[in-house]
Amino acid sequence: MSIGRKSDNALIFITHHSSFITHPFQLKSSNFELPPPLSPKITCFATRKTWIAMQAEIPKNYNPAEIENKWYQYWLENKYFESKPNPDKEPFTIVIPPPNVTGVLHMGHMLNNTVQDVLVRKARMEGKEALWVPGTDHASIATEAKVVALLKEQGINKQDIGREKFLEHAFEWKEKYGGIILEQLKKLGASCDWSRTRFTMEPDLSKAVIDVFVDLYNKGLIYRGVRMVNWDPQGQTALSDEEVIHKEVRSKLYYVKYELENGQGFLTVATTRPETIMGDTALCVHPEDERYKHLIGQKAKVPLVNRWVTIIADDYIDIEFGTGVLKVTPAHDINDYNLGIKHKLQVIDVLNQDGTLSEAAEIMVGEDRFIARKKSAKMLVEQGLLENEEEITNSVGTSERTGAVIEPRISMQWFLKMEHLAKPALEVVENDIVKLHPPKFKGMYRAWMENVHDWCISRQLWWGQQIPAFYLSDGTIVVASTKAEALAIALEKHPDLVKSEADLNQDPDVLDTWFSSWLWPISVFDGFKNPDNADINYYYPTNDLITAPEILFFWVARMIMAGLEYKKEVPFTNVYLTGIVRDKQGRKMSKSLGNSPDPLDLMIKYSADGVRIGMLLSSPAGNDLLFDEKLCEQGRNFTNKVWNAFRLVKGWEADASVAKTELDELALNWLRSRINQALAESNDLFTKFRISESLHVMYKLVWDDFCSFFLEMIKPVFGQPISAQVLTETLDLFDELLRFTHPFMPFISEEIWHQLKERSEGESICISAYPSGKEVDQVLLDQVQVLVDEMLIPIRNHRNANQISPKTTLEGLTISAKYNWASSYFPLVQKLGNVGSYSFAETLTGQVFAGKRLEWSLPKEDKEISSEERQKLEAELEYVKGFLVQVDQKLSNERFVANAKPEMVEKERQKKADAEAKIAALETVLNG
RNA sequence: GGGAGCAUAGCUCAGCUGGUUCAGAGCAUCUGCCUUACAAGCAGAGGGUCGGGGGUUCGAACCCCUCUGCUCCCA
Repeated sequence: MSIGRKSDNALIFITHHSSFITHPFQLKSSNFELPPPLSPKITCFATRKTWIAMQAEIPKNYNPAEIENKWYQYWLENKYFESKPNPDKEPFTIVIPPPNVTGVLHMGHMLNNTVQDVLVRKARMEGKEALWVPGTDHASIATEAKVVALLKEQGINKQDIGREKFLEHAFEWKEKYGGIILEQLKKLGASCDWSRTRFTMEPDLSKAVIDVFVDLYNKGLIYRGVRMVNWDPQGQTALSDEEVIHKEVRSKLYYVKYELENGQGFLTVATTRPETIMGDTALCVHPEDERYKHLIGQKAKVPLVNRWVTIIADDYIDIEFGTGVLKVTPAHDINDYNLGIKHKLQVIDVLNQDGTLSEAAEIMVGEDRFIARKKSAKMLVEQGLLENEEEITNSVGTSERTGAVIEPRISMQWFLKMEHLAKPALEVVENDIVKLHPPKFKGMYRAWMENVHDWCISRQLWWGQQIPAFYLSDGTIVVASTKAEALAIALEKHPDLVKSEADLNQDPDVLDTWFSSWLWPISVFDGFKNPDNADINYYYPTNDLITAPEILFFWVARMIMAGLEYKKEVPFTNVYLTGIVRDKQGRKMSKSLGNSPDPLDLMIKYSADGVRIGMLLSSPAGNDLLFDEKLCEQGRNFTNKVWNAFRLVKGWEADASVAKTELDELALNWLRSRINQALAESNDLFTKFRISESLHVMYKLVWDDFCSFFLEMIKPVFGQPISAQVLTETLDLFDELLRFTHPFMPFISEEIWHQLKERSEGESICISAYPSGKEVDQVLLDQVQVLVDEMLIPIRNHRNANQISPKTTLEGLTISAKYNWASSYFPLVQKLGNVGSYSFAETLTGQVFAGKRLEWSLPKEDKEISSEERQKLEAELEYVKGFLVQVDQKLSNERFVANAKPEMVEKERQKKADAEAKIAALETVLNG
């Protein structure tokens, strides 16, 4: 533009060549680094940029690392996140879904905790007494595995040191390494009240678990029963389903002959596990299987042990598999076990804990199960009972840790009856007392709650709350919170069996970790120990729970049960279910696949704000998020955009003598209305937990409306000052925008908020008021939109199509006189479209631009309309003509006119008029 | 085997009570731009028979039936 500027550039360029190091600009700049001079062109470029940056004294690119640490410290020091019951304020409470104490931050946590932080920060700014309670759960299985592995490295065996010593090690481990994840959450900006951090194994919470067990036992809801578990014979422990890896292996299918009674011959059974034959207690066929129908109810002889068993019928049997006859071994197969219950079969457990054959097997006692398999096959051959052997591939479960083949094993476990607890927990969801977001999960919840199984609450581990059940010498069970209490009860009820605590044997098992977590919303407020304390009375029930749909049953449903049972009140009113974070190919992120990025690296690369926005941008409620690092990049770019808007505004020199223009006034009024409109939309979306969409509203408001449109409207000509009044009003609106963005991007909003205006000590955006939407001038918004759509964009297109530089001012624009309302908005077109003079006229000449709501023209160029442009216009004409035909058809359809709502018919008439006008206008343009 | 969902632009998804704010957003792509806040940017553009078929209706992405293909939960 100005010659002076160009010569500045040239000067720098030359200076660079001669003496880069001593360049005066570089000396002045202490914190801005110049890139090395790679080539004259790059050097020149970088230097010019540098010069601009220095002018503003704010770095061109937002530099988050230092800023984020600084503000997090500031927030902690000022205790903004700490909460106390305050009767003057409405409470807003979230309890964190306690992450596994051994865990490190993964993408799922990032999403989940970002959502929680957005909600809690917004509530805090809205003047509520906001509390987000953090903590971890003790994760029995995962933690015990870690500690066992660590001890093993030191040559220590868990069994050798005993329970007490082991727990000492475990607690030591937890103190040292546990809860890293909570530190990581701070990087994300999580506004938890850290002074309230809880842990499910701490004494108070453990006591709650034990007391609840005793209480439920006394209510008759807890019982002992058998259950099939995944047994690792090498590790000698039960494993959860998650710890079993299924592998395809080649094995043999043995066809074994069972002799029928009364000399009717043999019944052949196909099995992969002949070593369990000794545990057979029935044979089973399909009731509709013509081959065997006549044998149902008869007896067959189990080979090797020569025991007679009954042939039963069940439609569970797959007629196609093997021979269609199943040997039923209830002790060693989960399906057989269920059959056994259904048909009341005997259970013969032929295996020991270490995988060798037990006394019950009668033969090969003490042999390993795999050797026994070969031996039994051999014995069957010898006795002429092996008809055939076949190679097959089948799926075998193996231990994640030892690699040993898992043995399904029945064992004694503790169960909690669900029926009584599940019924009210279903009702509150059905009646929307607890609302699930999105509501599609209601169906899933119902299905589960109506078919709920009793909850197996015992685990064969040491790390956890040991089950408070004490066995007397004759097997009698006494359940009490402590050994002393148990002794007292035992002395009273069974004085013959008990003298001292030494006569009480506590059950070695611990309780399932969920049995701690289901009490979480109550126990974090000491609601069991001290049921009427100020915290629980104030904060319970909590407001929102944010978690993953995969634990809707494991955790959410059970918390509702516990809440209703122990507080007679639901634990929360809203449950927001986030999606599962997957990789681009839709695979679940997992350690073994190595497809998960490290969230901390991401935050270093894109800033915490950037990652937060990235996570939320594409995570509609309940839909899985196919994570792509590009999302974080987009988030970072957004923060950078805001940063640069700030740089621009900050760089303006205010002058009180400069008057506010008509355009300034228009721009300010327009932006106010837009902000209020966006706030209303956003708030509405928040109530529906459409957080991602709410972010989109904010994103577009800031980027498109504030940066691309508003700032361009009020931007002073380079080098000239801005009206002081306009700047003040702009800063106020910027402030409001920052408060709007704060829940989504807490760090950068805080930083800019402080730089925007003088703030006093102890002030923070995170406790400032959330903007409250005021009235919206809809007419203003609509009319500006018309000008943009039908004038500004066509002007820019016209420039593109005709290679007219944005710097060339367009003159002689004429607007159809019937649209004279447009004059009050015209200054914005003049500025953003670089248009000079304009006038109104009854008839338009020259190049006519006909929109639906506006018609105007430019003086006709000498040249003809380009063929490309003509083609476009012709296509448009065709389209509108086709459209008109459709509208006409509709209007000539008597049934439409008769049945449709009158306003619908009126709309169609309007469409017809619009289309006709547009056709006329287009024809004018095309024909001359 | 039983249940719960999903299918809309190349990708990820909106689309609420059936009707021009109904075919939309972001990303990606293409075109033109180093324009004195931002190339992490600016100004534009193209792109979809709403999974297939049938029905209800004056009118269907939307309601009903059916088929196909995916996902999850329980077994």
